[in-house]
Amino acid sequence: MSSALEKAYDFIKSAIMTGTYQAGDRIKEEWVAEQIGVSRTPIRNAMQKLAAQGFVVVSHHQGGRVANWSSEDLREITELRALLESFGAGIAARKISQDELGALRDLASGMEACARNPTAEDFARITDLNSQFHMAIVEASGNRRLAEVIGNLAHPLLVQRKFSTFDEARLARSMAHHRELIDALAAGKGDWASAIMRAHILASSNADE
Amino acid sequence: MSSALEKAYDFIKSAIMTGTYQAGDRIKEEWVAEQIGVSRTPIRNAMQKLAAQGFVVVSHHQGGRVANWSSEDLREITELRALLESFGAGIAARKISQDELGALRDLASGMEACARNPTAEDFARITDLNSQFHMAIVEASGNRRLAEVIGNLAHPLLVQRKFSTFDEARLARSMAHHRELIDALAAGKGDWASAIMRAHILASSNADE
DNA sequence: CTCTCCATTTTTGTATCCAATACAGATTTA
DNA sequence: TAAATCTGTATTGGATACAAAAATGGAGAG
Repeated sequence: MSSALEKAYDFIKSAIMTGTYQAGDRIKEEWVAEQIGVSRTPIRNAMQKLAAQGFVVVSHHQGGRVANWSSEDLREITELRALLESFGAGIAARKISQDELGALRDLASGMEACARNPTAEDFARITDLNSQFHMAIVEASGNRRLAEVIGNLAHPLLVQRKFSTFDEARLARSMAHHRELIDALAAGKGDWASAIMRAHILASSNADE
Repeated sequence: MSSALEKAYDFIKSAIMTGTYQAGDRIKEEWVAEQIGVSRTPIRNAMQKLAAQGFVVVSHHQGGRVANWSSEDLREITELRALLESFGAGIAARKISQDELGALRDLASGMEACARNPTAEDFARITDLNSQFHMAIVEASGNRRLAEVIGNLAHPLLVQRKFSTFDEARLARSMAHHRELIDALAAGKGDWASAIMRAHILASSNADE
């Protein structure tokens, strides 16, 4: 039983993530309302939620637009993710369970399978698995608020769908980072996990300079 | 020209911050609507915004309640603030202007004046100046998103109004930290600023163990 | 052909209305 | 008397209606 607000929230967020809505696009309430078969009211509530999280900006009498991140914004976000996720990885190394490690290994395998001869669909799947991978590590840290803050930070890789611009070498390096992260976590080495996570995030954002 | 939504948002947030609403209190839409003279609609939008930022929790058909932070939550938040604010202070040391330093000195002086023989009002004023002081440093880092993330993290000192529980020695130490922070920033020493900021935040949260 | 201004159309912001749900107090039953 | 259920009321969630602001498009002037 999901409320109209939840439906609206999920719909808009996923439309932004998948690129149905491009950065800067205006989000017309009526259109969204028709798509999911509810009135404008829950759409507007969802929009406020998304605005508070930075995914859309709403200005008075101009409604909501998909946030249009400048390269400066993306740099800031990347830096914050590097800070927060490496912090989380460091804690996770001391706490992670065998089950959680197993889940990470499965996710890594899944990404590797997609990365062999990637089609457009494979890239989408990698993007999805990758964000699951990152969130799993943060959650293993046990700091729920950290997970929340990171979850609410727009993910440049998601927003820009950058994986598809990765060449073979970059993709391979990214996959190697995942495995190294798992090893560091399994070994309980917080410093190592923290460092490789930081490198992983900074490396993946290196394309647009 | 502030919209009804903005009025509602500010009203509720400040009611939480100042303690008009205690943690766990139910926030009745109708009541807020009457207070500021608008209908329930903008109240509900504001509530979603506040929910996304973690200040209130809304559950289906039970409306909004002021978030009830557990001591675990407050520990998590403190840890995050220590991480984020020390990061910000480190960057700020390399960028801060003379004007911004002057503003910090004024805020420090203001707090010191209040701290001499503090009444209840003085404590409230210290709380206010203190959060201005912290935000000024974050803003001096130039990372707008960092400022946003920190601004949306509930401030345990604000929520619990902890300053009033500080004894003279703790208050004096806190004031000394502020001066040391200013010196570190003025000297352009990022590491120093970062370290003293971290100590400052962790010291101020040490009461409730 | 382009620019500007005004009328029209869209779209948003807020209020109000109705339906769905939760909570509390009363009533019944064991 | 205590527990369970029922019923009434309060409150939220969502839909609709209407007003106000902004976008749009076209006519006319340069």
